[in-house]
Amino acid sequence: MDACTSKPATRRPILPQRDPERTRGAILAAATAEFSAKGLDGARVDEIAHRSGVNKRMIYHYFGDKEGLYLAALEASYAAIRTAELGLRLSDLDPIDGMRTLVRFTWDYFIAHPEFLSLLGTENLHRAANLKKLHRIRELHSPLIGMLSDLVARGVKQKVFRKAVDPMQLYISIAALGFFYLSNRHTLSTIFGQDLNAPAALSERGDHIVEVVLGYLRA
Amino acid sequence: MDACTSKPATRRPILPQRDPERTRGAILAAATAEFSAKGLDGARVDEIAHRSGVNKRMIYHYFGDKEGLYLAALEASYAAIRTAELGLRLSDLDPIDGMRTLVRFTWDYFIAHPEFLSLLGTENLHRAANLKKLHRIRELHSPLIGMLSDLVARGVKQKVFRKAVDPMQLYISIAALGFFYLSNRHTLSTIFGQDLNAPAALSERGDHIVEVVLGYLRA
Amino acid sequence: MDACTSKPATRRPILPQRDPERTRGAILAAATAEFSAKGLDGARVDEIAHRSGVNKRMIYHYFGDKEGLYLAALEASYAAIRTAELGLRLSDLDPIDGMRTLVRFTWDYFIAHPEFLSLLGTENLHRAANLKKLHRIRELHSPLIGMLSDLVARGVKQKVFRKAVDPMQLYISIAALGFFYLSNRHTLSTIFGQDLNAPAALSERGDHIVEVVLGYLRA
Amino acid sequence: MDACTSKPATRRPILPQRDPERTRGAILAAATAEFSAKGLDGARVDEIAHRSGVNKRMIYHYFGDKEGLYLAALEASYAAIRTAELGLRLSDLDPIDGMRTLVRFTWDYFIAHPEFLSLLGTENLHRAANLKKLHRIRELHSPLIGMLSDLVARGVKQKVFRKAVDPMQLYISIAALGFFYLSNRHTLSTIFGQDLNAPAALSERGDHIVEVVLGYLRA
DNA sequence: CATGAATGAGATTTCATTCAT
DNA sequence: TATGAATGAAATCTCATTCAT
Repeated sequence: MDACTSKPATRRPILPQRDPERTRGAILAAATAEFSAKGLDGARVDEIAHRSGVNKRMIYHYFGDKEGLYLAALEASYAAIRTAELGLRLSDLDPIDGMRTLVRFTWDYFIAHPEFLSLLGTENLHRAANLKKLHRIRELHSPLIGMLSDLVARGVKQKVFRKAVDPMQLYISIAALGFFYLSNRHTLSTIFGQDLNAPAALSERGDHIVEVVLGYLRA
Repeated sequence: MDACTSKPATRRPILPQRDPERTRGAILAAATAEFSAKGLDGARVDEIAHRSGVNKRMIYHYFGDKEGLYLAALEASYAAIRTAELGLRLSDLDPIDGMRTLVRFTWDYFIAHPEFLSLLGTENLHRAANLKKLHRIRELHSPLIGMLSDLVARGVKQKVFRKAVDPMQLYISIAALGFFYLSNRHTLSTIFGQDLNAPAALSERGDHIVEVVLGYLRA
Repeated sequence: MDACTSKPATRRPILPQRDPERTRGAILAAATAEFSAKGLDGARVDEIAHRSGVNKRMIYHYFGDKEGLYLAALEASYAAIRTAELGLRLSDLDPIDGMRTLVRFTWDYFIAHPEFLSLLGTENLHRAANLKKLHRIRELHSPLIGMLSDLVARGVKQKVFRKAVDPMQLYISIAALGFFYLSNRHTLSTIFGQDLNAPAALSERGDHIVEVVLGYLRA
Repeated sequence: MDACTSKPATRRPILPQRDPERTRGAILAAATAEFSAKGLDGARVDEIAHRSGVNKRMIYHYFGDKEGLYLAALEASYAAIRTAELGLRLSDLDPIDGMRTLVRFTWDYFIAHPEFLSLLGTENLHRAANLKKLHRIRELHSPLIGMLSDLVARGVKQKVFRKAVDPMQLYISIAALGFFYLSNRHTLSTIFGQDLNAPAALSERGDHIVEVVLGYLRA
């Protein structure tokens, strides 16, 4: 009786929580944190729901299943770094400064985005099984390769860089010098008895990486 | 009587069914493979029991629990590389040859022991939580650091190496250049559309790493 | 529309399948029976799930683990007897009748609630380890102590009770005379070759207990 | 070869450990402690083997299985108290002193043998299922019943005790007043916020029990 | 779109008991 | 008699996913 006569009065608030974009984003952020912290198998769907403040059912609504959610987080992380990389403007710089900028950028990005390193580690543990499912896989190709090619070519022409440098190998090496240090900082710190994560240690490592790359490249 | 007439050489059964050493070893080998393939959370105790051909109960008898087994596998992997490293004899070589040998050794070891890379990745995902529990943690410190110090010092003295090279940073870089390539070969191969795991690709990468290190170090 | 035309009285299903209160209660009832029958270690979570007709998973959802469930059952049993005790009205009765009523109440409650005796036995086997974890432990204190104090004081004043009676000792003795007989009825019956659980035997024991208490107390 | 030529030299020590009586006794003692501390279901065969310093296989050799071992421990505990009870000499004492002696004896025995209380508790949890299997069950009948009958009869004759006292009920009550206090001392201490196990508390309880029994019995 | 109770399959771990030596 | 490694059954607990509302 009362339920029928007083419709508006008993309504819930004007549904502020119905915001699909916001819900999806909250889930993705929580999932990125959880997968990054615990890996694909260690991550808990319940925990992601809890962290995001979203009902568990919504996860399945938006992402299908746990794997789909993981894949979305992985893709978003790749998209983010590619987008950031596209912001690099190296053509105005001389080869050495350009290279230094590129190396620094990569290092700084890795420091700022530990979740990207972790998700990559997880994905490689699974032999890139999930990554291969991505449709727009070509878009994952880094624009840095092209930038590196250009820088190297200019450097060789100006005789400041050595010849016969493979841009892909160089790209991998630049990533490697930062990635390994950061992704393995916990075991390395334990073994060396030093905190490799301290600001001073990170700064020192950044300088070292630049020196290695430029030292190797010098003509 | 019979104990004396039978030949001593044939006394012991060829496959003793009660051989703790053998059982423990079989479990550890299977565990290393399983943890390496699937990580700590993804690994299945049942699968390890099945692979090793021993009763699941024995795993708990010898290693306490899943984590204890993982830790034993991790420790054994560390012990193996440290033992291999100790076999390196670089003092007879000139600094450049010595450095080349050390870099090659590291690269070859990583290729031959993908399980070590994977276990390290898993351990870092867990922020070295398990590694810190190891008692003899100091023994995990690589003898390569000392060898590198010596090589660098000799190279500087002979004016073939640059000055002010931090052996620890160099050690990390040498490891990084190989480790990252190998541990990330699946995602990298997917993105580049090339098989970075092919023998030719591995060979090429090995040469590149040597060049980067020696190129950086040259005076 | 349809919501308004259908009769409100019949809206709610007679047996709602999603009823947390009901589920929790069913688990607790089954757990009390199982723990009471077999002790903490002998009880089986599977059996509790089966008896209560709920999914095993729900037990962990509502009570955390087996121990948490046991603790909840123990606490509920204590709460039940304390609630029942609070219903006793002895102030209108003369000391002797009041004492008789109190003793009878205790005996009758023990007969009606064998699960309480059994849970206490189990808890004592574990040296009250679980009971100590309860937050509201003070609420477990029996109101009977106060009632006994009052009865004894009145009885002494009226010179029908002996002096120097410690209410706590008396409370323990009243409980003991019933508790021991009932909790040990199986071994006692076996040894005496009599069924101490027969109605006549229980009745006789009740009379005996009253006589012991009043006989002891008489001035 | 050497194994055949040098027999005595390679023999094990002159087998001091081959002492069936000793082995059996060690197992029984450890079992009594373990079953008493953890109940039938909570007790661990491994732990008993460890505590007794005897190989696990021996337990099965001597006692058949876990239940057989438990039963042997239970029987031994009963035998011990019956033997102790037989040492009581009350016929020289007047009824009141005899009763006091008997009550004290029971109380003191319970204090000295907590394992007996615990085993009885466990056995009652299992509804005396194991006790019923004992062959010489009649021998478990306490000689105290006869002694009580005699004391009560003498007391009635001397007009110091009340009439119509059932010796079995009295026996149960005497046991109850001590047993319940001791077996439930952990929960009672927790609830009352007092240490009922302290020497002073035990002494006080002993006095109380004597007073209750003699107070009840007085003519 | 949203909730959170409910589920079933499967994970880790435990334990009394037996077997090979 | 004695040893302790080995076993299989069963226990507790977990988790991604679905269902009723």
